[in-house]
Amino acid sequence: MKLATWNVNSLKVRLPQVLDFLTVQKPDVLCLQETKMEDEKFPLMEITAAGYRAIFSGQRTYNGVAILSRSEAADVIMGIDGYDDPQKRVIAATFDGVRVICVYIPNGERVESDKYQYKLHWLSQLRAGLKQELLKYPRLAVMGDYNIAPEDRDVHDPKLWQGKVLFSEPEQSAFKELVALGFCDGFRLFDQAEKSYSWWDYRTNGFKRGLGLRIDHILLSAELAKYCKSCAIDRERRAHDRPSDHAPVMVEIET
DNA sequence: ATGGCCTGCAACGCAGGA
Repeated sequence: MKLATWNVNSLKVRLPQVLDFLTVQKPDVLCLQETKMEDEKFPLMEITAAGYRAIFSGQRTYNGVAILSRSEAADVIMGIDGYDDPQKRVIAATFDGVRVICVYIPNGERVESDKYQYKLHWLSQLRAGLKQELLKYPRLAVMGDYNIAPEDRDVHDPKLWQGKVLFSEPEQSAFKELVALGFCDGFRLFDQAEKSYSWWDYRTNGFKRGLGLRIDHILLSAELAKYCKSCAIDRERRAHDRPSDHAPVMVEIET
């Protein structure tokens, strides 16, 4: 079973690339973030024609998440249970006995910003929600745009990024607390190339210069990690014409 | 270099992303 996640930065703009990704990588499940469209505008026809089903929770202009899948979604939940957040950032469902939670964690803007406080609060709510999900679904993958680079090796220049949003200590602690619920970072189950990143800034020509961060993650419960055969970042996607600023991340699970 | 670019919305510039 192949699971993938991709922050597409507008599904409207990236739809052709998403369809190409489905054709080339043939994931069983693809989590999308930043679809930036209301549910009425979701391109269900095109995705159905590609042989996939879809569940989605979107809004105008900002945020928005979706899960595309080969098989039917069961027990679909939008948002974090018990947390009334108007921003559409979470969608979860079960596919062939594997629980998948697609997350778009807030960016935080700057550590001085109100949005940073919202991010930290949001992370504590997510932690509470995941604790319950893990009890209910031992075979659990939490995947998406975390907007957190967990370690020095996940950032091209840790000194430059020290204390900055995406790389600050409180964010990294929150990430560790999520992992401590009983997950592992799928990417680090395997030997990986140095300077492996999942996001590169449009503005600095970051991709060509190798200036990136690894902020998109797949957390696997112990029951899934046991059967995980690979984890990779599809960095070539970032080299396409009119790319998303994020590259997809994928895992293969033996079922 | 406290910005550089991309997207959506709307309106001829802004907010937000990361």
